[in-house]
Amino acid sequence: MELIKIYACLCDLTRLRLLNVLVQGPVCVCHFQEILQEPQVKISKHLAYLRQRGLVQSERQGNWVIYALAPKPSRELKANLACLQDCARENPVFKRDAARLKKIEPSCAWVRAGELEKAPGQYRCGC
Amino acid sequence: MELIKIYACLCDLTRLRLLNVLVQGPVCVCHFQEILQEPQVKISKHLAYLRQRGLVQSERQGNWVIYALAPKPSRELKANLACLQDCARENPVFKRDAARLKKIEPSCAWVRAGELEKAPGQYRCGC
DNA sequence: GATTCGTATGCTTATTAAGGCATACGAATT
DNA sequence: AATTCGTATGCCTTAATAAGCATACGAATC
Repeated sequence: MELIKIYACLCDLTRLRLLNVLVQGPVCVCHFQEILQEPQVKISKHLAYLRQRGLVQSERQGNWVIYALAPKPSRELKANLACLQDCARENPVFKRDAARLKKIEPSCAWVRAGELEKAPGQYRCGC
Repeated sequence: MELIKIYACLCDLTRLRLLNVLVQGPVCVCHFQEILQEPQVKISKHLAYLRQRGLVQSERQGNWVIYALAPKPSRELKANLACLQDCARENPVFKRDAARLKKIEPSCAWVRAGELEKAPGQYRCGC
């Protein structure tokens, strides 16, 4: 059932943090490393978990892979993501992530806009 | 974290059904058997799972054990139970459970009111 | 006191998942 | 062509979980 799948995705802290960031917009893997302060393998695997279950999709831009929430989310998913945002609002962990996201927001916006493709080699990740 | 615990409780269909019934009011184990049409062990174990994590509490009345949602739920739990109810509304499985609950509602109300203690032996479960 | 009733728990098996290490991969750079 | 960069995946170990069977439990009945 759709609901079970959703809750299974939500019952891990790393995935919760990933989703809570993605709600703000697409983000590439290396930025996730900076935001969550977690090793690449961990992040990559949890993103794969979410992708396999259709909550998330990925798109390659050169060396970077950009993840975004899947378009056309089900009613259940929409409701639960909204609920998560509401719950996460006052939580220290999520607030810290949000702060780090804000700090690197310029690069993220740049990546999202596809500037990476237009200006290859001009941007170093630094993770 | 509170949220993770909640989602862990929600990512199993049996527990989802139990909770979705409990939102309507306290119910005893044997009635759960009738409503969910699942074996006693399964139900009992999942209720124990929920109890150990504080989502649910139990009270004995003679041979019967009556389960209820824990009082004073956290903000997160309240939000998620509301979300679940919303999502479950149109789902066949939950609708079927709700129908069965309604059918045996009189006995449930009777048990809840503590009539069992006042009139021991007057009621047979029949599961 | 023995039995019945409704419920809980110990045991086993199978499945799933998390984390980390090493390594493979595709794309870009040199 | 070789290297570097960012990312993905295979393998391993460990832990958590679900399900069912058998059985234990407390309370009530006979």
